[in-house]
Amino acid sequence: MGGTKKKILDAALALFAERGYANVYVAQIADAVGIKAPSLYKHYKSKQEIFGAILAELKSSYDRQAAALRMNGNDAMADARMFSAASEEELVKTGMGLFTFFLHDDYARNCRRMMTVEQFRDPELAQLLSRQYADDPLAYQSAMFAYLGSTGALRQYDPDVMALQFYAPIHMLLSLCDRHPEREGEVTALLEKHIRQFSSIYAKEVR
Amino acid sequence: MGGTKKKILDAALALFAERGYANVYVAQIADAVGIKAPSLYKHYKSKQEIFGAILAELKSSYDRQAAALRMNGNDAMADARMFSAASEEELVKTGMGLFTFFLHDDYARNCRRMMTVEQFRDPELAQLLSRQYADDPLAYQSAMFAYLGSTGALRQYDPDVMALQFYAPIHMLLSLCDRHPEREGEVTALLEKHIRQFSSIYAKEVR
DNA sequence: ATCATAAGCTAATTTGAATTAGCTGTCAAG
DNA sequence: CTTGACAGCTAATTCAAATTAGCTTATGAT
Repeated sequence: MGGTKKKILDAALALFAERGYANVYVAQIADAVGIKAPSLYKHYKSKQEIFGAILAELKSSYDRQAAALRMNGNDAMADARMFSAASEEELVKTGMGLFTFFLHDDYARNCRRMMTVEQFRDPELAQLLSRQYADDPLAYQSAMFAYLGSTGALRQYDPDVMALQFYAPIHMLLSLCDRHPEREGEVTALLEKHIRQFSSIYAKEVR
Repeated sequence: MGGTKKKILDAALALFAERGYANVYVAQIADAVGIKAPSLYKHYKSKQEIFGAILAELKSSYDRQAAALRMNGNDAMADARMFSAASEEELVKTGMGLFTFFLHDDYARNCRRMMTVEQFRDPELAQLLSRQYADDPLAYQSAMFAYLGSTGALRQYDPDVMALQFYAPIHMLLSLCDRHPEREGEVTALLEKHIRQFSSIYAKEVR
C-alpha cells in the first residue's frame, strides 16, 4: 500500500493551482505521480472525484486548524497580550514570520491559488476563500484590537477598521507575491515598514 | 456591417471572466452573440485569437486611460490639493464613488475577474493585474501622500506605507465584492469607516 | 445587371482528452 | 500452493468541442 492515493491529491492540487481544473489533464496528474493515466481510476472514479477529495481535505484541514486556535479559549487575547507586551521588534518578527510561512508553505499556497482561480466557478470555493483569507482573520484581529484598546495598550478606534488596516496590506502583498515570487524581497521590506508604522500610528501617545 | 466583431469580444470577455478560458466553449460565445459557432470564424481565426484580441484591447484601453491621467502634468498633485482642501465628507464621497464605479463598471469588472482567474497561466496577465491593481495605484497615491506631507496637510510618514494602508483595504474589499456582490452593503459601510479613520489618524494633530 | 465579398447557416471532420476493457504481476490470507 | 484483491499496464472506446467545407443570401461597387 503505497501512499499513491495521497500522492495523487498532492500532485493534482499543485497542478490545479497552477493551471486551473480544466487545463489539467489526468495524464499530467498521472505523470506527476509516476503512473499511467488509467491507473488513476484504481484510486478515484473520475477527475471530478479527485477535485472533490481535494476540496474535502482543504475544508477539514482548515477546520482543524481553526479549532486548534480557539482551543485554549478565545485566543485573540493571548496574542493580544503578546502584542502589547512585545517590543515593536518582536511584533515585526512574528508578523513577518507568519507572512513568510503562509507564502512558502506549499500546501497553503497551492490551496490559495486554486481557490483564487476557481472562485467564480464554484461558490463553495468562493465561500472558503473569503472565510479563510478575509472574514476569519479580520474577526480574529478585530477581537485582538478591541482588547488592546480596552486595555489601554493602543488608542481606541473602531477595531474592525484597525483590523482591516492592519490585515489588508498583508493580504494584498501576499497576493502580489503569489503572482511574482521574485518580488519577495521588495515586498517583505514594505511589509516590515507597514507593521512598524502601524504600531507607531496606533500607539498610545507618549510625548 | 453590424458590430459583430466587437460583440464577440464583449461576450467572450464576460464568459472568460466568469468561467475562465478553458471552460468556455465557442458555441457559448456564439450563442451570446446570437449566431452559430462556425460563423465566429468569419471574424476570428480561432478561439485563441479572440482571447488575444481581448488582451490587446485591455492593454490599450488601460494605456489610454493612464495617459489621460498624466495629461495635465503629474496629476497626483491636483488630487492632493483636492484631498487637502476637501472636507472629510468630500473625501469619503470621492473615494467611495471610485470604489463603486470600479465595482459596477462591467468592462473593468470583467477584465479584473479574467485577469484574476488566468493570472497563473499567462505571465502577461499577471503583469497587467499587478500593474493595474497594485503598482500603479500605489505609486500614484504615494506621490499624493508625499506631496500632502511636504505641504503640511498631513503628518509626515513614509508615503509608500501610507499609500499601502490607504489602498490595500480598498483593494481587498473590491476583491471581496467581486466574489460576493450581495455583500456590497456591508462592505461599503466598512470602507467608509476606513476612509474616515484613515484621514483622522493621519491628520495633522490639532490639539 | 453582375460580380465579389461579407456574414451567416448546416453538416461534416478532426482532435484531444476522459474513461473503460481487459490483461498481468504481486502479495497476503487461507 | 492457490486464490483473490490490488495496483499497475496497453490498447480500445467515447464524447465533446474546435475547426473546416461548402452552400446561401444580401449588399455595395463596377
